Amino acid sequence: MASLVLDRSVRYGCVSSPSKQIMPRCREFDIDHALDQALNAFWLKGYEATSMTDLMAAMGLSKSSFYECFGSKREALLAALSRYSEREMAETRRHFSAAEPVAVLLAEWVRHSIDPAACRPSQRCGCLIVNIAVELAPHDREIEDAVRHHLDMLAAFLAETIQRGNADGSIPSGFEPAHSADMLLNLIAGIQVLAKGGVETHRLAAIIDVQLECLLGSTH
Amino acid sequence: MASLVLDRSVRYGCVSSPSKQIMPRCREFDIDHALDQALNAFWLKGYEATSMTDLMAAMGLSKSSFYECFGSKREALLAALSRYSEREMAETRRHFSAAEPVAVLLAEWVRHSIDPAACRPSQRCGCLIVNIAVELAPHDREIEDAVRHHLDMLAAFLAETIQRGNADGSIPSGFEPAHSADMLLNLIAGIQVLAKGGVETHRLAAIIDVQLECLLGSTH
DNA sequence: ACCATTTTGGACTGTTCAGTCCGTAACTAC
DNA sequence: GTAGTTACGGACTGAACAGTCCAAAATGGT
Repeated sequence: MASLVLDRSVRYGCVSSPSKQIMPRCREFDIDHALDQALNAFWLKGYEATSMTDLMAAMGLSKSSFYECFGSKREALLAALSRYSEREMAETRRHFSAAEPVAVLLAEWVRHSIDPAACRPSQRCGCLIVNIAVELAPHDREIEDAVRHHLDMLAAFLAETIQRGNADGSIPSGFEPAHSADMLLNLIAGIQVLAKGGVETHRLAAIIDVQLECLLGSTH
Repeated sequence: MASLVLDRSVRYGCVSSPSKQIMPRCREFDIDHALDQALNAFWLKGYEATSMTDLMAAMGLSKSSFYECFGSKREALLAALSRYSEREMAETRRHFSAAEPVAVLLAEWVRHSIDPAACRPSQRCGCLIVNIAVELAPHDREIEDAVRHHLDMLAAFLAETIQRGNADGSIPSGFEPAHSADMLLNLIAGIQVLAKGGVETHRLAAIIDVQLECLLGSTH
């Protein structure tokens, strides 16, 4: 009975095998789904505070499956960071592909970061990249690289987006797009910290409003 | 010989005793100094990653002395946060008591946060309050309260300071002082995160320049 | 059916964790 | 000196930690 249930989630089969390799027994879990659960666990409690027990429970794996598939707690975090970054970038690109003025999309995007309804996996957990950057980036080179890679991708995309906004006339071209992009990055990062520190949402909203007014001109 | 050395640092004596209480054997360490060392340890590595072994080594105390004096690791952190907050507020008040235009002092104060020479206890460790806010505030009410208390004190002082700047003519009064104060808080918090994430100093400096231009008018 | 191979559950490892406890040292009052 | 009290060093605790290992189960190829 248990095997019937588990069999439904079999995936990946021989995907990562070197050509002719077969897969005598199929993996009983979905790697991406397990990684999402690991990601949520790290997101909720941070790296150090998430024990292997927490992680295995969240992912629904036994120790042997976890170590076979992910190698170590730290490597699982690196994989989770990578997946998070891809998810966030895809979602961001999707958002900005709508056919509205870029300034409007930008304001929506920034305000989304303090929308309590949009908080996943739970309230008050902020942004995984920010959390991990603060906890681990100064002490682990590979993690710092992962964080910086995400920040660079996001900054580059935002700069590009702001240029589009300059072109469509919705964003005044008073600042270098790269500077404005960094400002937005900084705005979001700061907001995550202040939110964790218990600063009230209306104050965070006011910070966003003033900042957007500085960067985009009139109110949006 | 050992006692001679230790005796030099004897302090606090009967300070916290209830009136007629005597202190048969004096404490051999300075509580404030020990707390500063604990503060540095938490600042460098975060809460979870700092073991009692690290803490005792940093503070130069044995286990019994530590627990007798501070109660627990968590209480030591709360005491360290309180001390950090007092130190920072005192230093900030001192800085802004100089007889220069407030806008100039403000620009200096903000830029100080990315001055590598001013990094204590070490490079890349940012701000203790920010670090702890991200790591623990969402999971510990008392720590959240300590973080919020510091942020509120700082925001109130900055708002007051900006009003002084409006009065002395160095800061245009385009924004609510409270809003500008929150913007500055957010600026500093964001910078700490981006710095941890490996964003280059010249980009952080540019973020600060643009933000100050928005809030203070011309370049400072 | 049987073999070769992979995944799985969970027992097991040695280490490190925060925190307790107690015998001894240090000190004041008398 | 002696009594009474506090501080200290370090041995000790039980729990939790990340990670290893292996027998049993599952599967495809033959």
